Amino acid sequence: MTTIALAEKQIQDSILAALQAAIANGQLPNETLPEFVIEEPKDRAHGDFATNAAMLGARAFHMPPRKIAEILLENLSLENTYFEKAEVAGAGFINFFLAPSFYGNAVSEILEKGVNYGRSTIGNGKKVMVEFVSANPTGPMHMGNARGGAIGDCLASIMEAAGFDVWREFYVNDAGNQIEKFGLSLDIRYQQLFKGEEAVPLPEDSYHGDDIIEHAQNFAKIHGDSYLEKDEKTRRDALVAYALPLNLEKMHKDLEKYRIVYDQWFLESSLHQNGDIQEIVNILQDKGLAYEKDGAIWYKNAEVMTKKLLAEGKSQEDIDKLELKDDVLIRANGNPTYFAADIAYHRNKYMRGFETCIDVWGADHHGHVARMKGALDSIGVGGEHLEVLLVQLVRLMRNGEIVKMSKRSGKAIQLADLLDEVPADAARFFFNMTSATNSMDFDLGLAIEESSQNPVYYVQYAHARICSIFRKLESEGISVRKCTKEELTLLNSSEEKELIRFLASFTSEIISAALSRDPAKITRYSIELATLFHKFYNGCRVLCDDEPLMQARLSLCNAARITLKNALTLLKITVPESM
RNA sequence: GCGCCUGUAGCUCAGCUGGAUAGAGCAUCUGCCUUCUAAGCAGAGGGCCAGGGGUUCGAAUCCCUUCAGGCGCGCCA
Repeated sequence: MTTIALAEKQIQDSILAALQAAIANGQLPNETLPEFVIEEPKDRAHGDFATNAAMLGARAFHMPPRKIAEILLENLSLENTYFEKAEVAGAGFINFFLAPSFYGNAVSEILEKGVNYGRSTIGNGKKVMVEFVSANPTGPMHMGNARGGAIGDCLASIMEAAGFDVWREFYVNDAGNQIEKFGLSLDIRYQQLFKGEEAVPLPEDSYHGDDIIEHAQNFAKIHGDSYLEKDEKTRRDALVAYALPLNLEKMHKDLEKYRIVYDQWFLESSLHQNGDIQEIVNILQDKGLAYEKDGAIWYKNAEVMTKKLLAEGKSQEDIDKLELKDDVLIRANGNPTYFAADIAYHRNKYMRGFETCIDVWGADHHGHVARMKGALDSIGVGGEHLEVLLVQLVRLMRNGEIVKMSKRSGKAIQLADLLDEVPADAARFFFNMTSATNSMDFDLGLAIEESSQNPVYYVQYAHARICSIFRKLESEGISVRKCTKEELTLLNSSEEKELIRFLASFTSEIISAALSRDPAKITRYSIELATLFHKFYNGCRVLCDDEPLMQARLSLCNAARITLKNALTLLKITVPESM
């Protein structure tokens, strides 16, 4: 248990003990107290921790909150705790004040745990898959992929730190409709090279990006016009066989530059080949949840969802408003839909032993979530194993104007372009500053021009500053030594205490970020930690004549350095020792 | 029309399992380097927490409703 978790437990236990004592001596009626919270007051004058226990007891005990608080306080014992004082304040808060021993222990804990500080076992080794980016291999990755990538990758790291057994996966849509469209687009561009654009027009709904033209040109360099005579299918297959691996290779490289490495790139085509998709159709048909119409095989989404929503307590009237529709599994032309493949894929994940599958999707896919979960329920996998983290869209701004993001326009800013202009550190940090639920503007001009003002530098600077102190020390021949508990109690200025208090909350912050699936919490944590260190740095001189105090402060610096490094490492952001 | 997300300082965003005077960064102004990195710190100004109801001892936070913006409602993915 971390120092801070122990402190909170001490409050919890002492309040409950006080309650029992008060009931025993007749000061309070024998009623149960609702679950109360222990929180950190904004104003330090209100203590280091506060609880609203007395206020929540008002109703149960039929007494004014302040009176209850006073009775609890009377019966409260702080012996053998990290607290030296408690008092009643405001409407009935009970405020707790930390004793010096807390600060010393918190620093010692960090120094002892080192690179492992912040890690916990709350996840209990549960197998979790985070599937993210999974961009179509038919073209370059865009800004949405960049954001999803940063969020998914950091979430994975954070969950690992919280004790989950995490697997990173990229789902490659290397089969189905979009690949056919890819082949068609390449084919048209290829033919245009020899016949002219007017002779062979590119259909509206095909891929219009420059990358398609480039592929066609490079293919033509190798094969000339020899494929013009071949039949359409042979030509398209050859073009796809040429271009797809190149696209995938580029994705690998771009993502690696972005510091994302997957445990597995899962090919959609494997689900087509091994019969998994057909099995999904069979299962649904066996359960009477699939039927044939207009030559296609349909899934009874409306029926499944209606049942589910009725069970959740929705009214038939509200459900009618949703205008639920059934979905095609196998098209009239015999090709499975993305939906069918996706059901098969998620069943596959579950069968590989992943109890929790977190999918990072663009918010434009949100309409897919409910029916996906419903379908998983239908085939007995259980939709509750799937969690979808919807990442709201990124609006790319250049010179105050919105840049349309379209993979097919040929004008979209690609992940690769972004990384040419913005360092990976800044991009990863920036995308993880805003929670996924919020849409965000990425001002390209600002990110490039003022990259030195990016908050990531502020955090890195704090780390470099600490390292500088240790370098200075070394040059003066002073060696760092371990401090005694008594020496660490010298860290008693407000700057020191605030810094330690915040350092101590790192583990619980990681847990909170992991459980709420919100990596942005760690980014913000690192910024605040940097702020508190800078304040300490300005308020407390480390190198001084008071040897024990200097050593205690060095211990604190080291604890801050460790925590900053661990936080930035979780985000896969470089941790410079000098700047 | 229906669904999801969002609306907090001039701008970008925290805070949202209800708690004490609503926070930070950027921008604007004022101070602080003969001592550990000024890529820093201290201070000032700036807010009907989109509007209106409700629940509560207490609401930015929960419920209802209106308004505004984004996204989605395909034999696309």
